[in-house]
Formats: sequence, C-alpha cells, structure tokens
Amino acid sequence: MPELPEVETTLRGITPHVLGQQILEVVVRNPHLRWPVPASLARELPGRHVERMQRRGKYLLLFAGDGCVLIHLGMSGSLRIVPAYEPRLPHDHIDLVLPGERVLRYCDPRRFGCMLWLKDDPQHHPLLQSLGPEPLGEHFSGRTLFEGSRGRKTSVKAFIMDSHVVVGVGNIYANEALFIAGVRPTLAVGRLSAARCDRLADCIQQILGRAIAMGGTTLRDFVGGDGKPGYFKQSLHVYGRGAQPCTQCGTLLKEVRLGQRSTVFCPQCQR
DNA sequence: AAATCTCCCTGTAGGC
DNA sequence: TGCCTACAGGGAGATT
Repeated sequence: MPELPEVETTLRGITPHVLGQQILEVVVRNPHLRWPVPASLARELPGRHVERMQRRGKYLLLFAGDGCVLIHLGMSGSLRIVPAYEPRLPHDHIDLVLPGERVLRYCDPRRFGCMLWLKDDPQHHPLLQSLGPEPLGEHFSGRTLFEGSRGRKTSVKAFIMDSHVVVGVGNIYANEALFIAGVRPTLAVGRLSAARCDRLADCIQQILGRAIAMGGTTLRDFVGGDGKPGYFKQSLHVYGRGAQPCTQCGTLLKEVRLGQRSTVFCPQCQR
C-alpha cells in the first residue's frame, strides 16, 4: 500500500523517464477510479510536454502547459514505466504513451486512486488547498503538533493521520512513529506536552526518512516493473504484530481499533 | 468547529 | 479442495 515513502519512490523512479517528455497518447481503459477519469485528460494532454513533476502529500503532480495531471495511488495503485508492447496486467487502467516505445502505466486493483486533469492552479484545488505541511519539510515540527492540538480531544493517532495537520502519515507509519516515540496512540492529543510533541515529530520524520531511504534501494526494480514494496516490513515494530511480544520489553502488544483503523501498541513502552 | 461514521473496491487470509 | 466471510486501507464527504 503506497504511503508517502512509496509515492516518493515512485516519483523518483519515473521522473527520469517522464520529465521533459512529450505525452503522445492517453489510453483510458477503465475510467472508474475514486472519481471518474475526465475525458479532458485524453483530449488535452496528448501533444504536451511534462515540464515539472512534484509530490504533495501522497498526490503526484505532472505539470504540462496550462494543465496538470493530479494522481493519487489510493491504497493499491502503482505507476510503472514499461515497454510499449508489454502485455497488460489485470487492473492496468491507464497508459500515458511516451516517446521511445515506452509507456507510463497506471494500475490500481481497488480503484481507490484517481487521475484528474486540472486547468487551474492545483494548489487551489479542493483536494490540495487545505493540506497540512509536508512532514519532511521545514514547516513541520513539534510546534505544528503542539499548537495545532491544544483543546483537541481526539486521539494522538487520529491527529497525526489527519492530512490537515500533516500530510502523508498513514496507518502503518503512525503506529510505528508512536511506538518509537513511546506515546500511547489512544492519548487525547490535547494533553500531550510540548516536549513529547517534539519527540513525536522527530520520530515521524525519522520513520518516513528511513522508509524513503530503503525505498531508494529498490528503485531500479521498482521502475523495472514489479512495484511491490515490502522492503520496510522487516523493520516494523508494532504494525501487524498484535498479541506478539514487544521488540523492546517482551510485553504482549495490544491491538485496538481507533477511528476504524487497526492500532497496535506496547502497553509498557507507550504511555 | 470538531468528532465520528460511511463508502468506494478487490485481493487475501482465515474458518469451515 | 473450495466456498464463504471478514478485513484491510486513504481519505473525501456526510452526519452527528
């Protein structure tokens, strides 16, 4: 499931093949994603060059003239560069045809993702305009968490997963960051001290940074086409380990549901 | 305003 | 072995 590190890895993987290239053709085989793929994508994108590529949270942006392709991978989406005549896999929904007999191919079995064509400044698009800061950018710190959470009664885990607070912290990394920080996910975030907010922000950056670094090591394979991550799995402390012993103290990890999401923590290490 | 719930979808895992 | 069900997940949008 693509979290921020996978989206960043995808961006880095496809950039050398896409940046500056002309899109020759757009083939939409199945437009039924999170939102319908607009007909204007296939109508207006061909002939344009991709002039700039950017990630914002888990969204990817491909700028082409006065328009912009906005892509989200949902939870099962992937983008890969393949030879033009590569046989399609099930759920390969969209092709952006590139020069040199190459194709940027969008696959998404569960279709939670999207591909939109925007004509206005994407920063003002409803999907992007109210997003919080990038966790690895200069505008995110413990202060973001501390100042944003005063008076809030929601759990600290729900809070750090709220894209209006900070983007890109999905369920896996929220669980892991809270474990590393020693913070219990169920705590009311409004009661968290400034010092603990600092520590938590550090841990979020650490965990995402490390995951990106590891994604980088599989970058070649990724672009080559298999795209299945899992490279970070061996270093997970709590996610998917409910009722197993804590890696630090041996206490059995507890699993609860918080905001409809599976939440695992060590009742000893996380207070 | 903030908190909570619902929904979109399919592959996978577990139970029988 | 095969069928059935429960579950996973991002996050917008609706509801409380």
